[in-house]
Amino acid sequence: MTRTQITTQAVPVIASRLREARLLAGISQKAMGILAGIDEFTASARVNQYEQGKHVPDFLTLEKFASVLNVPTEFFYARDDVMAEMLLLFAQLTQKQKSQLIAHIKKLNIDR
Amino acid sequence: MTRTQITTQAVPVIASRLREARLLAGISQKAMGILAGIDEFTASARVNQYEQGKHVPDFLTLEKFASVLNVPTEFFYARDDVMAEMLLLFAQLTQKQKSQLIAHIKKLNIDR
DNA sequence: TTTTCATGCTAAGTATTCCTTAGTATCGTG
DNA sequence: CACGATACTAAGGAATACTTAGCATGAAAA
Repeated sequence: MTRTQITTQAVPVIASRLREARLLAGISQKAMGILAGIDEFTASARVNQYEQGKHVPDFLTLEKFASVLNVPTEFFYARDDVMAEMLLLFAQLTQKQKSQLIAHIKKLNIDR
Repeated sequence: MTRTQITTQAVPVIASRLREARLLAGISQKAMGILAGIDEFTASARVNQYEQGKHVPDFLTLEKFASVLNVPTEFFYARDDVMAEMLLLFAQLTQKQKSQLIAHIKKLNIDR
């Protein structure tokens, strides 16, 4: 069986996804922190520590970042690039499209 | 010391998703912990604290649980049920199916 | 050029949270 | 009744994050 190789990375997944999404949004580390509700005097240091992989933001904080950056929270935990891309795309769909897509995937699974 | 009471869910997302996936797999809290590499004498207490929402497992630990329970790690962070279902289904697809599905979603986004 | 400011970044100590230990309670079964 | 398995919890020591107080660089204003 083929198993996804779990390797220890120089920069942790959460750190790099966070940076990736922030750069896409085109705002500074400090600005992102403040928009997420972090105190303005600590926002810069904290966000930088997150992006450097020095510390790990808790779930609630990541949910706020997700809201600010307009990405699904799950994106920050996606080690696999294909999964990450799917998450970004799926989040943009309407509720109806999401339901239809799920029905579509179920058919794929059955037919295998 | 007084602390601001944050509107808190009865049971946090990670906690309930973890239990949901474990029950689906049909194993005990202790067994899941041990299979994920936690010391056998602490596995029961730790996993229980996770499922009660008393403590939060770090990302690496959740990746191990995901591997044991055969669900994508992102599932544990999915607050939305539709997203959660999609994650479970998507994880079961072949690489080729995943690519095709992504191409399909991209068309949906364009046509909107 | 010089000053100023935004940005990214870091060390260190305090604050906060988790992990381990040592249990309790309950249920089903031999 | 034991006995084991399971779920669960309090408390303290261990580990990690958050805050403070900065430094370095580059760009833009003066």
